[in-house]
Parts: sequence; C-alpha cells; structure tokens
Amino acid sequence: MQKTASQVPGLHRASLRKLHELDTALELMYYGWRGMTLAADQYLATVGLSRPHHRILYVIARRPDISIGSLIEVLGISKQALNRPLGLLLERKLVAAKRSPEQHRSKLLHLTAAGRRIEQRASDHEREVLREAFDRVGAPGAAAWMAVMGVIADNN
Amino acid sequence: MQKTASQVPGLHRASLRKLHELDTALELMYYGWRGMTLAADQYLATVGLSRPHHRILYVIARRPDISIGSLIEVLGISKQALNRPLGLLLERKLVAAKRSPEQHRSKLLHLTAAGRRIEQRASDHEREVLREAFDRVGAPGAAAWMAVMGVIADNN
DNA sequence: ATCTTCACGTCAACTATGTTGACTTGAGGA
DNA sequence: TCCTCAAGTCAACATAGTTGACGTGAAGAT
Repeated sequence: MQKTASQVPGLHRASLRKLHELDTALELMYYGWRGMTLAADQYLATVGLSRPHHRILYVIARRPDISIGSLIEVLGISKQALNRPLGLLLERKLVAAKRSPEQHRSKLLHLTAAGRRIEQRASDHEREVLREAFDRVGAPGAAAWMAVMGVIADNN
Repeated sequence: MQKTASQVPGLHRASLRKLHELDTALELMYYGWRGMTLAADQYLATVGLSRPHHRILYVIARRPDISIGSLIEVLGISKQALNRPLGLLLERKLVAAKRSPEQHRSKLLHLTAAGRRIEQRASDHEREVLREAFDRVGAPGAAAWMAVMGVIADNN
C-alpha cells in the first residue's frame, strides 16, 4: 500500500529538477525557514498562540517599556495588524501595559512572568535547531553562515 | 524632525537587546528570509500574484506534467488550499492542464510560455540575492551556508 | 458484467493574519 | 485657548490556509 498523502508535517524536501545552479540554495532557504520555526510553532499552538504572537513577545522581551508605536516600527506591520494579536496577549495577561502618569500619551508594554516563560520556550525551540546545526559545522561554518545571512538580510 | 514611521519596506534589522547568544542568528534567519523574498514579492505584486502562486509555478516548472495530487504533496498544503491559487493561474493561462486520453483520472499540469516567463523572473530575483551573498563570502563560505541550512531544513 | 471502493477534484464555510479607511482622544505647541 | 497631529481603536475587506461534504469516474473484486 503506497501512502498517497502528506503525513509528514515538515514536508520532505522534494526531488525537483534543478533548472539553475542556485535552485538548491533557494530551496534550502525555504525549507530552512520552515525547519527552524516548525517546533516552535507546534509548541505555540499548544498554548493557543502562533507566529505573530511570538514575534510580539520576542520584541517586547528585548525592549521592555516599548511603546505601541515603536513596536509597530520594529515589527514592520501596520498598527491595525498589531491590534488583534496584541489585544489577545493583553487579555491573556502575557503582556501588561502601564501608562506613566506624566507621559500619558503612550502605553508602555512589558511581559508578565507567564509571557516571559512562553517567549523563552518558543525561542528555545528555534535556538535549539540552530545550535545543533552550528555544532555540526563548527565555529568557522557558523561564522560563514552568519556572514551570508547578513548580506541577504540587509538586501533592502 | 524625527521620522516616526516605517518608510522602509524591508524593515531595518532592529536594535534589540540580545538575551541569548543565538538571538543574533535567530534574527538573521528571520530577516534573511524576508530579504530573499522581498524583491520577488514586489515583482509578483506587479503582475497580480503572490508567494503561493510563485511556489506553484516553481514546482510545476521543475516537474512538468505533474498531477494535482503530487503537487499537493510537494507543496505540503491541502488540496483545498491549492484550489484557489491554482484556479487563478489556470484562468490567467499561466498554467495549462491536459488530460491524457487513456489516463483520464488526473490532470497533468504544465506552464505556458507566459507562466514560464513569470516564474523565471520571480525566481531570478531570489537567486540574485543569493548570488550576491555567495559572491561576497566565496565558495567555502557558500558551502558552509548550505551545510548549516541542510541540517536545519532536515530538522523534521 | 456488475458492483464497490477510493483517489481525484470541487464547492462551501470558517479561521487567522494582514491590509486600508475612518474615527476618537488627548498632549503639546502657536 | 485653540489646533494639530501622533496614538490608538473599530469596521470592512483581501488572501491563504484549514476542515467538511460531496460528485465522478477508473479499477479491482466478486
């Protein structure tokens, strides 16, 4: 009995003909992104959250007392897009907002203990994948990887 | 006058405090993915398409006469999710389907000339970003990058 | 030869994440 | 004091994915 369907959640790096030399690298980037985020997304789903929530938690963890405006800027999404996921995080008390009495104009956001815990666990999943890969190739390989990604990332 | 908002489409790799050693790598992966796909997505938008359409075109280009079932399997999405974007591509005559007379059971998909042109241009944008990065770090760096990404990608 | 199964494909309804537009509110400068 | 404009919220919509239900026809079993 041949199994027709995709039981694999992580979808097996398919065997596609290569039309260009760089197609392999193209596909590696795609599957690499999926590979890094897969375990974290699965964990997040168990607590009823997903990628955008994690990104919000990640940034707030590293910029306590950030305003909503700055958060929007860092995340690169519209304030309306931020509204719902952030609203959920506030409602679930993973993020708290305080308004400083004298600076009443903007909310200052920070993580609660529960929020911090979830952020850490989700990010740990991602870091674990990276750590294993870096371990395998050694420090020089890791440095090369970072150099390549730096050029690609700054390709605005 | 300080500029409040995000004029930058590619969102400047923000200055976040690093809570862990691997946070830098984490962020590089995120911005790297965005960096590679940004130009391609902008091009695709000009022709009224987006990322899922590109993925479909990419696979069909490398597996001519693929059936819908196999396409689903390679893409790792449900057949219902494939339906609308593929429908658009068929309607716009970027993809064509033929049914072989004797094997009437499944449609065999292939790109039209127009579809092939769009697929090439979009993929070219992505490959160009990679090519530049590889050029900068040289062949050994590129090999190391591929090795790291291979481990990450296979992290099912 | 017929019946039954089951992959293939489509349609409908829903969820989540994003967009733009319109609006309220309140801080702070003229 | 007035007026502007960033901050924030609400509503409507687009897109990409999900699950469920169902029609259809090829192919295997009796």
